[in-house]
Amino acid sequence: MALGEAILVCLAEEPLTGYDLAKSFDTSIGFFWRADHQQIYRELKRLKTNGWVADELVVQTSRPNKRRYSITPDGRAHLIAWSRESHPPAPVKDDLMVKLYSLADVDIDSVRRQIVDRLDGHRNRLNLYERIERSVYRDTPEDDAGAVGRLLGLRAGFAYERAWIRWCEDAIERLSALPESTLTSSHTP
Amino acid sequence: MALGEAILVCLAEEPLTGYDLAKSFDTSIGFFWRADHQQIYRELKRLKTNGWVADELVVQTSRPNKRRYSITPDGRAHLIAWSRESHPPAPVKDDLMVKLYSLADVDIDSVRRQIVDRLDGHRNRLNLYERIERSVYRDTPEDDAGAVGRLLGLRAGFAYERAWIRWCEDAIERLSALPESTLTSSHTP
DNA sequence: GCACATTATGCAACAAGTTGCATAATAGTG
DNA sequence: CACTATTATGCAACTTGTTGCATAATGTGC
Repeated sequence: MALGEAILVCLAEEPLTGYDLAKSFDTSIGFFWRADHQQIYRELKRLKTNGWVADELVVQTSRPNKRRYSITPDGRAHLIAWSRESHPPAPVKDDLMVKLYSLADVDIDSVRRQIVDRLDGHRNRLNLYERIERSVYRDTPEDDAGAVGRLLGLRAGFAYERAWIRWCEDAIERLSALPESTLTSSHTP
Repeated sequence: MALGEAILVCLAEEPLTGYDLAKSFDTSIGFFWRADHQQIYRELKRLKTNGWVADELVVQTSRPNKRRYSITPDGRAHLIAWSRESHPPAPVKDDLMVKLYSLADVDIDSVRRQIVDRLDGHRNRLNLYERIERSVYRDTPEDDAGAVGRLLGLRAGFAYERAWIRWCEDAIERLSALPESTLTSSHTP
């Protein structure tokens, strides 16, 4: 149930609506935990029944009314307790690796192209992170916990993307060196 | 539904029972796709209704009977078709990163300890991969698709673990440099 | 004026993953 | 002889995540 905690983390900074949260989960905290709006609205209700968030209706005339959620003292206490629990990293699940695992039974050329696409995605990601670093974390004070934490998150992103970029480059080369697969030549348009 | 394909990939090599598959998903292919036995038995039934696997009952006297599954021609065709589809990498979900994201509202010392634990895990993983490389992939021929694919999978593991190890080391240092959090000193036993 | 994007919330159905339990035989350990 | 591990399969209940749809008002571009 870490979606709940990811939401609490956002609300610990400032009260937000489900809509606002959905946008956050598309960018900032979304780099570490993805969720769409249905999940978020559903989870907010759970958090409310647990007493970890409170909500207030904000009446609007020109727009649909909103429901703004804020974290409660119980919510903050829960967040701290949760931060003390150890959570093993989520098990890896990667289609592309499964395809590589059975490269002998599969369309190699297509897999190679997919790696090229992935390389592109990783490069874009890295680029984005670099832009964020320049604009937001230029001079992070070394004793501000909040800032250090976010900088470390960003650096994890760097490390992750760079590792994948290097791997993709190597993989593309090695797959290109492979003899034409009969599979590919007979079935591809 | 990539669990199905991961199963087919295993069956493409040799017929296996659900029990055998569960063991594979704990080691070899489990490095890229995790699943427990309940998921596997459930999925095997789906694969059968799709006509992608066939099963036969193996009667045993000293042990419970087993049901051995093998891939059908339709199954192989499906596997190839699936390998041509592009599958975006699964979105990242990492509790630890969420904790870092809100380091100001959380037990810093405990998070630091969790990173130490994670570092340990990554080192063990790397170690395991290195042993596998030495024992299995000493002289991988460059033109054997199956072998190259698996070697690339292993190298992805290397890249991934090494990147995390470096990151953990840096993170531990930076968190240690942070001033003692009041939170930690007042709540930790 | 019409199509489309934005703001804002939500239901319903389904697919996938998790947890706990049940069964049943044998082999090995103390 | 009791306890535990291994082989082998499975149900049921639950939580999470995904997909498609619905509503409803306003602002923007052509």
